[in-house]
Amino acid sequence: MKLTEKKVSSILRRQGYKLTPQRRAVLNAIAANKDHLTPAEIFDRVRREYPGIGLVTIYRTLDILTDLGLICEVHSGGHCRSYLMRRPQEHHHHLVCSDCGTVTDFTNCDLSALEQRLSRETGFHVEGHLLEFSGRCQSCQTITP
Amino acid sequence: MKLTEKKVSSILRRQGYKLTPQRRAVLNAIAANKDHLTPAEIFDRVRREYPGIGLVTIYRTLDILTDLGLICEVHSGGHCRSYLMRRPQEHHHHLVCSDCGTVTDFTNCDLSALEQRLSRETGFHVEGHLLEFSGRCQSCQTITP
DNA sequence: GCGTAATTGAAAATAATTTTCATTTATAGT
DNA sequence: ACTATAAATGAAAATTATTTTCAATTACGC
Ligand SMILES: [Mn+2]
Ligand SMILES: [Mn+2]
Ligand SMILES: [Zn+2]
Ligand SMILES: [Zn+2]
Repeated sequence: MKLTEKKVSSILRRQGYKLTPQRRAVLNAIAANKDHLTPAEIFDRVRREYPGIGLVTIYRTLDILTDLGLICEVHSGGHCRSYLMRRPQEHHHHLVCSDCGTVTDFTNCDLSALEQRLSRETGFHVEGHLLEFSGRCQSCQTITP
Repeated sequence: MKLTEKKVSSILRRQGYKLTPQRRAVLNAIAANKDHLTPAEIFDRVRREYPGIGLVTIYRTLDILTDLGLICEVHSGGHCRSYLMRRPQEHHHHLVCSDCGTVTDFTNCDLSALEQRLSRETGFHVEGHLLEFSGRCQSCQTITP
């Protein structure tokens, strides 16, 4: 079940948020990219079709979308606050291209065996995990192998 | 092979860096903690025994220690710039306690089967990964189960 | 259309990080 | 021990990132 900009809009409304043109523009900017964008990058892009938008609105919108779990965060490559549209609704992780920034999702991380081993060995009660792969996407490999 | 503050000092020297009291103090502060510390937290701690140190020296020292791979970075829990002494020299990952911040290391992440599956399925050429587990450490479980 | 609570953006405030530069210092060579 | 010197330091300013405040505007249920 892909999460389009349209669906996100209706979710926003359902959650009691107003659907403003600013929010729609932020969603558009994020949805239009297959790579992750920082708040500043989102600001620059949204600005083009919506000059006059405030950076503060970008931050506020990102907070809401994050709270609702509608966008994903990427950490790889030193970027610690960069976002993209959440595509699979299930639990999933990301492959981040270090050349072009493209993010590919995957499900079935299947870390439970590892988690069990760690619980046994360390006494830790594992509750969650952060997993990202970095490398080069297929098309970037084609360009310069 | 544990990496003590003393060993790190000699590594620094070997790499051509001077061993200043400021750097030793930063190393001490990081080595004395089993949990991860932000630059500001390190600043506060170092200050106690070394008042007059500049925050800028903390940042510079952290950059050097990171470049040399002598400290580890922790991402879990929204913290994106917090550090701790690198303990295992081999490739390893972290279990981060969400209660007390204690970091437990583990080796043998054994993600190669998963990486192969992803290469096959997505065409991605995986080069590295970011993996962290979050949860509660043994002693925090004892306190409030 | 109206009323109203939510949203917006300018501006200021705060926090985080980097740059600049004159002064100090660690240390290699004597 | 004494120097020479390149590296390191810290104050201050500059830059960048983020949050707060608040008066004006706006989406949307009625
Ligand atoms: Mn995602
Ligand atoms: Mn580590
Ligand atoms: Zn790519
Ligand atoms: Zn704990």
